[in-house]
Amino acid sequence: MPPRKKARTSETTASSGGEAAPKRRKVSVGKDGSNSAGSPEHSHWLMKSEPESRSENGIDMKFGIEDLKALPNQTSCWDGVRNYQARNFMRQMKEGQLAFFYHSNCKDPGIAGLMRIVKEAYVDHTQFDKKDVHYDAGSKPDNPKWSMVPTRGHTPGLVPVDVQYQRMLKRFLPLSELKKHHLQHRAGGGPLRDMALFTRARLSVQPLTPEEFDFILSLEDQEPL
DNA sequence: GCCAACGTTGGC
DNA sequence: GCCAACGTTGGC
Repeated sequence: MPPRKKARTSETTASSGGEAAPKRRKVSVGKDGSNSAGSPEHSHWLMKSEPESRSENGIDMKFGIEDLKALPNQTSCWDGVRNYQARNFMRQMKEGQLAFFYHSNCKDPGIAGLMRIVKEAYVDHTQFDKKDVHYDAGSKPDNPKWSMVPTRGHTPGLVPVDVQYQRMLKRFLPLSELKKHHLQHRAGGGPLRDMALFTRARLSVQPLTPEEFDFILSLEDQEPL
């Protein structure tokens, strides 16, 4: 079983978040700017994980970029996300898109490297379809039984994305440095003005604009601020 | 280990 | 649907 990212406690994620409600959804714009009709397409991502050992309910939370790199295929399922916004972002991810691997809750927080989305999140719908061979009367959309990973940490019915290690950044980009740029850009304009890492501090899966992504990548060739 | 920020829960 | 209490995140 692949390691968990941000998995927390034995609480099962309830389906109260709205996805399970199939009809009557208002196409409302969330705080994150995304909506159920899928308006703004995000193309780049930042995903947080903890590189240092920490036991939570007997589970070691450690999963840094080196751990991803060491796996077969350098690929892992990014499970354990149980925040609805984060989960919704994961559902928007498209194969081939790039994400920063961010080290959080550790001595040295910051962006360590790059990974790529190699499998998109999906829900297996066949089990709900009476005409399908996989139909299971006991499986309900808000609690699917098959091909799902209804373990702690993510909504039953969602198979989370798979990510593959791409490369380390040429140098580690510490949060402190990113924050300096963010503050500068707040004051004088610049691509990191509204970066979610600072404006939505607790979001563990977040989108980046291409401008944010490119700017951050350009930092690896520069002296630290 | 502290604690601020903020998301979630549940009573009303 | 409001909002206070509670729990979690995550930098420091």
